[in-house]
Amino acid sequence: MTKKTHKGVRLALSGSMAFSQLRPETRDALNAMCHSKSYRAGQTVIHAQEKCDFIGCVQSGIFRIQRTLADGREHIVGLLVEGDTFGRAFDGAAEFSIEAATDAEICAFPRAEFEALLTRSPDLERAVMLAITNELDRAREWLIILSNQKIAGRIAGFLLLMCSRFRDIDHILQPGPQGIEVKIPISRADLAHLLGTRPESISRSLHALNDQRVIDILEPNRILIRDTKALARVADEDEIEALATLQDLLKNHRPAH
Amino acid sequence: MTKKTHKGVRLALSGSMAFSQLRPETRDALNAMCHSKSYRAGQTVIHAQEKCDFIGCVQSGIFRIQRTLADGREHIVGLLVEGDTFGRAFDGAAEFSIEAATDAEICAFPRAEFEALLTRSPDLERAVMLAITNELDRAREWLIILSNQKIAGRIAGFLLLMCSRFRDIDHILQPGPQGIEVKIPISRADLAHLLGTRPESISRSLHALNDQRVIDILEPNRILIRDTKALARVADEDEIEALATLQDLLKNHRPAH
DNA sequence: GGGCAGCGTTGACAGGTATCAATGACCTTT
DNA sequence: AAAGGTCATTGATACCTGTCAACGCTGCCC
Repeated sequence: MTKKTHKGVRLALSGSMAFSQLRPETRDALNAMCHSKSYRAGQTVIHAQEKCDFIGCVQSGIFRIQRTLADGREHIVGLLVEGDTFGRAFDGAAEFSIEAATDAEICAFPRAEFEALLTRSPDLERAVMLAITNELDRAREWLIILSNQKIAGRIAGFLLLMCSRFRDIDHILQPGPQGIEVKIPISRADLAHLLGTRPESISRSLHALNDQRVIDILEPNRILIRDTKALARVADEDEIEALATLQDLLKNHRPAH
Repeated sequence: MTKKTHKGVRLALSGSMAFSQLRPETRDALNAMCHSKSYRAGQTVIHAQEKCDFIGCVQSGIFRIQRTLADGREHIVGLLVEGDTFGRAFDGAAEFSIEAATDAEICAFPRAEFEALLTRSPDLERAVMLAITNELDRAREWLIILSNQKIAGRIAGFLLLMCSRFRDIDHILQPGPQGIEVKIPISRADLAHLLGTRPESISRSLHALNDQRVIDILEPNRILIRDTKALARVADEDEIEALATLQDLLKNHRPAH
C-alpha cells in the first residue's frame, strides 16, 4: 500500500509556502529526517481518533480532511494540496481522517524528531505557527461559504476560493482567453459533502450557472469561469480580494494586442 | 471605552486550559507583560484586516469571531470563552473581527514581547501550538455541524458542542436532576448567524425540540437538555429518522405472519 | 403611566432543496 | 463486442426553510 522510499529524499520545498522561508540549516535538517510516502486514490493517510506518529507535508495530489459520522456517511471539512501541512505537533490524537482524493505523495517527518527540531529552530517554529494560523483562517472561510443559504452561492464561493488559493498550481487553475479554467479535483459526491448538500443539487446549480453564462461546463470537472464579477455577485460576499486575484491572473495571461 | 489597568495584573491562568501547564518562570513572565482590558457588550476588540499588536486571552465573558460581509450582514464563525486565546502570533493582519457579545475582560500580551518569550520558552511554544491546533479542530467541528441540512440538527449539534466544550464553566453549564441546563450566551439573531440561518427558524426548531420533550425551554436563553441521546440522534442525522419511518412502512405493509 | 424600541415568537406563503427514480455517458471487465 | 459498474444528469414530488407580516413581552425613557 504505502510505498516508503529511503530517507533523505530531496524535499520539494520550493512549492511549499509554509517552508519556503526557512534557513538552509533547518531545511537540511528537515530533508534529513523526511520519508516520502505515496498513496493511491482512496487510501487513508490518518485515521480519526488514532495516534499519528508523523507530521506531513503534501508533495503532490489532493487529500480530503474528513470525518466519518455515526451513520457511515463522510463529511469533508477541507482539502489539502501541495505545500499544505497536516498533523498535530505535540499532540497525538487526530480528530479527523485524511484520505487521498487522487493518487498523491507526501513527505512525512517523524513526530519526535520534528518536535525536537521545532523547539530549537525559531524559524521553523514561526513557519509552523503561521501555517496553522492560516489553516485556521481557511477553515473559517469555509464556514462563511457554507453559511450561504443557496447552493449556487456556495458553489460560487467554492470556485472563487479555489482561484484565490490555488492560483499557483497550474494543473488545477489555467487562465485562458475566455476566462479561468478550474479543474475540480474531486467528484460531485465529494463536492456535495464539502458544501453540505447532495450531488443532485450540485449538478442543478452548476448547470444553472452554466445557463446564465457565468461559467461554462467543459467537462464535469472542468469549469471555465467566464464572468468573475457575476460569480462574486452570486457568492454575495466580500470575496472582492479573490476577485482582484482573478483579474490579475487574466491580465497577465491575456496581454492586450 | 477600553479600560487599561496597570501592568502586572494577577493572571487568572488557572481557568485557562491553554496556559495551565506552564512552568512558573514562563507564567511569571506572562504575568509581567500582560495588560488587562475590559469591554462592554458590542464593543470591537479587533477589526478584520487591521494589524493587531497583541495576543489576547479571554478572562471572562463571551466574544464573537465574525466577518462583516459586503451586504452588511455579519457572519459568526466562532465564539471565545474564558481561557480561549486569540490573535496571530508572528503575523499582524487579522482575517476576522472579534467583538464582545457580553461585557467581558481579556488580558493582552504585547505582540513583540509575547513572540520573544514564545521563541525562548519551549513550554509556551508547545502550549500555544496546542491551543491553535485545538482551535482549528473546533472550527472544523463547526463545519460538520453547519453541514447538517436541517436546522434542528444544527441546533442539536450546537447544544452538544456547548456541553462538551464548556463543561467546566459553571455559569454556562449547570447539571441538574432532570438534565443539563445550558445558558445560551448570545441572542437568537447571533445564534442564527452562527448556524447559518434566520432567527425565525431557530425559534421554530427549538420549540419543535421542546414539543418532542428532547429539551425544555425554561427561558429564551436557558435550555434544559432532557434527553441527550435523542439530541445526539437529531444531530447525527435525520437519516435515522427516515430509516425508522421506512421500517414503519415495511412493518405495516408486510406484517409478520 | 404611556409610548417606544428590541427581542422572541407565531402564522402564511413562496421558493429552494432533499429525496426517489430513471436515463445516458463513460470506463472496465469479460 | 457485450455486460456491468460508476458517475453525472434530469424529472417529479414532498418537505423544509426563507421571507414578510403581525403579535406579545420586556425593559427603558420621557
